[in-house]
Amino acid sequence: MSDQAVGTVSSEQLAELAGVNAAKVRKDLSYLGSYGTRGVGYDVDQLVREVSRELGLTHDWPVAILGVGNLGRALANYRGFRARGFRIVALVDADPAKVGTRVGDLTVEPVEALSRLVTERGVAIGLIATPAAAAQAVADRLVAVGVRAILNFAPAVVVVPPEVSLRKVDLATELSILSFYQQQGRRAGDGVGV
Amino acid sequence: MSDQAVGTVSSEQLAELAGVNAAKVRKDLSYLGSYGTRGVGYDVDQLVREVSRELGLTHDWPVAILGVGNLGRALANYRGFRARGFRIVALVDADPAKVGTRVGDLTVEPVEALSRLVTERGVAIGLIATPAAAAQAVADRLVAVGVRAILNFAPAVVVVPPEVSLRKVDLATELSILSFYQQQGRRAGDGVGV
DNA sequence: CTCTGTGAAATTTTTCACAGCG
DNA sequence: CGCTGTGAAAAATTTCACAGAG
Repeated sequence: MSDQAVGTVSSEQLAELAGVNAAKVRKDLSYLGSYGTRGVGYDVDQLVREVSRELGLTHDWPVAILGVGNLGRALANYRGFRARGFRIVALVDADPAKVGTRVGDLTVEPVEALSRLVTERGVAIGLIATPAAAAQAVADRLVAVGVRAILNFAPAVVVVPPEVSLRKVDLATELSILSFYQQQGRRAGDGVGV
Repeated sequence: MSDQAVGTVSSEQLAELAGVNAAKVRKDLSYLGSYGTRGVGYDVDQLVREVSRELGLTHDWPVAILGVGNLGRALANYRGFRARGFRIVALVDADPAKVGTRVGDLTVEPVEALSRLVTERGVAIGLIATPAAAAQAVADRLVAVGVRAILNFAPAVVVVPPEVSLRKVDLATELSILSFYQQQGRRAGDGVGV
């Protein structure tokens, strides 16, 4: 909406886009403060600013990608990250044949370089895009060198100490949810919001 | 666990792996029926069977991938799908330069072929891996040719009729959640389950 | 008038706690 | 005994409904 120069938006409109109740939108947004105007709605640009502030998107987060297979490359080339302040600053792979190759304007580095890369480039988030078998070992290494936020794309359960944030994107699970609703004849709700 | 020949598992163990309360595991599993043995736990293989049945994973679901960029290729090569009964049966791209190229053992087809592919190959689920700008048009085409389950990876809001199941995987949102917890000094919970 | 912000009510989810089966 | 299955209680989330700001 901001790109399309929409000035204001109502909770009703946002609710429709998100597939939820308008009261929920208002209640949720009220936690940011009172940024709406009664009888008018919310100022789009202000809302983007306030939400960005709350989510910690006002500054850049350096990101490292572990595992430079198809998925790792897809993540490295994903344009959506940059737009939200996530900057890919390092690519790491265990395969010596991949080390030294270039993806975009980054060179693939060996696993041994991880500690140095994290320090030098201030890596705050690690994306695990390795095969399942390697995921836990890679997570352990990330934790060991001080990375405290991990997004795991590998289809494996990974355990980390309580002070580390860990999320998992499981592509097969997403499809399973769809198949569940297909079979039920019901309709799957929204996935991960916008 | 099944691969590792674990015979039975308790709700307590499952709860720890999933990061939830044991009572929740038991209550959730109870919706499948009474498959646990008191004093012992759940039979791993039986549990896998019952959950698969409930989720509709006992038969194959033919899947089409729309958009054969890095992400599309990563999805096409993703091994986790096959293991859960999702078979990639068609690759479609709007770029004439990509049409005719091969990815794995599939040939990239033009968008015009979609209707025929869906019919001939029984496509039940469509994965949108196009740029954001193309996502809605591709979704419209999928709906028009009768696909009733869509997983959208493009960073765009897509609207479909109520009878169609739509889920969205938003990679930047996942990172945003991590950054939120980083900033809060709190810890992000689990993401999409195992 | 319109649309927000929010107490209060309704609903859903989660946890407790324990009877009872193997 | 140990662990499931499940009513009942507690907690969290969602919705209603409306006062009141612009």
